Amino acid sequence: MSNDHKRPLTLRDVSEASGVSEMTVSRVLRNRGDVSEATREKVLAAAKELGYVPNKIAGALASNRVNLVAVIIPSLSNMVFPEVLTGINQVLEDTELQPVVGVTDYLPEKEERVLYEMLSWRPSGVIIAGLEHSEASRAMLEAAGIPVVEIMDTDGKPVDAMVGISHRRAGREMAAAILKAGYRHIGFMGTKMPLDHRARKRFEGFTEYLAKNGVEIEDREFYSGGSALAKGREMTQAMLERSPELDFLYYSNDMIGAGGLLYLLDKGIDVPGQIGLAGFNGVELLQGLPRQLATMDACRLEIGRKAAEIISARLSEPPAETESQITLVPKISYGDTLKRR
Amino acid sequence: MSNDHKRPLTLRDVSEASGVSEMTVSRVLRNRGDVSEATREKVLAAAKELGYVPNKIAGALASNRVNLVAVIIPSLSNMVFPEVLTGINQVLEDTELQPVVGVTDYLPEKEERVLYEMLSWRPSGVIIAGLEHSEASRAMLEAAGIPVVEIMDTDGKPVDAMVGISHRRAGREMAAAILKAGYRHIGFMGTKMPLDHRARKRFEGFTEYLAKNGVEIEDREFYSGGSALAKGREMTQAMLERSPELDFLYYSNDMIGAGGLLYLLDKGIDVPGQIGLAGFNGVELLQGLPRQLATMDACRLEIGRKAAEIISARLSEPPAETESQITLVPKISYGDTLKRR
DNA sequence: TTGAAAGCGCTAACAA
DNA sequence: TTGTTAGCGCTTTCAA
Repeated sequence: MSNDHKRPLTLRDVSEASGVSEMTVSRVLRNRGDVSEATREKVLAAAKELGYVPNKIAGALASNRVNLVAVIIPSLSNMVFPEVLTGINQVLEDTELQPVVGVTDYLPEKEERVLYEMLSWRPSGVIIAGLEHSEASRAMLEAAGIPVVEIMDTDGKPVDAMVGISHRRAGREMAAAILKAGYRHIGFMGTKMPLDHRARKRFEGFTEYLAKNGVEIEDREFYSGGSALAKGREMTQAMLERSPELDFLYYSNDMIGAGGLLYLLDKGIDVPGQIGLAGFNGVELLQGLPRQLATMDACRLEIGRKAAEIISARLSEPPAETESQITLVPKISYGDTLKRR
Repeated sequence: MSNDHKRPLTLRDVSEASGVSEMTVSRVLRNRGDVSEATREKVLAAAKELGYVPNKIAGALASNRVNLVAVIIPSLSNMVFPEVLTGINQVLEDTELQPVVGVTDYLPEKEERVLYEMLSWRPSGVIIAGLEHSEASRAMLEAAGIPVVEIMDTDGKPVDAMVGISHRRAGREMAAAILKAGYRHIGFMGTKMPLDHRARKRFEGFTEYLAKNGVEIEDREFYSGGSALAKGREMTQAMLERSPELDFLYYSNDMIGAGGLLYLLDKGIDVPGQIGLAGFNGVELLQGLPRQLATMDACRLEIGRKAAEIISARLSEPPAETESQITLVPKISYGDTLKRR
């Protein structure tokens, strides 16, 4: 631990301190090739003594191997993506691979920049949220020559592999459950995010199914910014004042749904008798509310895990066989806010 | 976009395609040095046409410059750290610097591994949560020869710079407010995390202040895992059944506090008359509850921003002057669950 | 304004 | 089991 000089230590320093060639030092530090126990110990002692930290930049350049997996997601403030990351981490932890996260804020141009930036580090694989990308982004992904897994959504054609759920189907199934339960006057609340394609697809699936059954959404409202719980409360109040005939409220995420639920309970409204509610995501965080919101699990952890497994399998030597188009099927959880029929 | 060969493109390819030397191509792509408009355009056209993405690994090795800032935090599933990241991002977005995140799960050994891993990419700076690190980690930070900002906590001695709040003081101040409001029978609930030093310090500050005023915590309970909201509810119920004399509940975070609050409201208990409540963090997410929980803002966004500013200032050419020990002072927000006196 | 040569710190491939 | 040589793709430095 006696690095007084400001210059970072190199293999050469360890080599000189231990009297072993740079090459052998390198072998010891990477556990590669046969090295006698004696030299091995000499080297490790010297490296530790000096406080040597290998330079991966040089290593990567020389070996043409970079054990990084680029993970590109729209947001961190959402609770859904951190959970996907957790799944990815769980799997990659048992491998040499390291995730590196980039955030796009749902902006295609930013996605493009982030992707470019990450690819310039020559990662071994890419996990990226969504199937919708700018043309330039798709081109980069195709040209990168590395495994690419598009996650969260399966309504579309992937560049390479994909793991997710069908949000269209999720919307349809919730619509089916709602109609089956006998509700007919439906309001919708969601985020004002034209670029959240998954929310859009859920909405489309939802309305299409209703339309096929002669039902139309009677009121809708979109929000942006602020505390989702508070927004759910406010929007619900506003909507019910405006459209008192509604008997069901479908929320595009659980947080605003929870806000709505708390509002209705406050008001002493009978849920799900007078008004039914459903959200989307299956946010574990909400257990602990006075009533459980009906929702649909987005399979976040599992998506992360499967995506990482695909990357890891493709990168193993020799490449392992894997399915490369995985559609998970979320189940409705009725909770206490959607009648069961 | 016609990279049919699997070999990634190099500067040389762009050089050949444009008839300009590699060196000049490099200059164009980095906007460095004087290049005639004519060649400049030739180069950019060729690069775009080929779909060239520069290799930062080689660039970093040659220039000995890596525009990465290692950000090391204990967890992502917490809502507090994503917000710190947002602050960091906001500031770094206007610079050349890029954050790279590593997660330690509150484990010192994992912190050590993650730190080692990140330092081996020779980042330009480090932002790391907490002041408590293993000896090896401290040694690495000291030896790295780059700006290091320790964040969140200021109760201790930093390796280099620090930005945060005093959690001891936060605990003391909450204790003071509680006593001042007249509560005397206090219960505490928190996470079972011996390695969460900030929660520990808050707890210590809290109990010390109480002790000085002749008050002692009368019941306590710790949880781990599961939905915080649900845990808060369960623990609150259990504690009040066990210790019905309690008139105040102090929660180590807002989520369990919210669970407790919902439970008490369910039960029709008078808050804050019969029982007062307080949490910690200032989670915006909770606005929208029927009552606002008393809490204390942890200044997460500001901490992230200030930390990034310090790194950025230190790295500018010439290095800008900055304060390097910043203690933010959180304010109590009384909400509707703590009497004001 | 442009180009040529050297070398960043490491590892692959080969030799001893 | 260990060492030597060459070179990864870029940028620095210096020369033209």
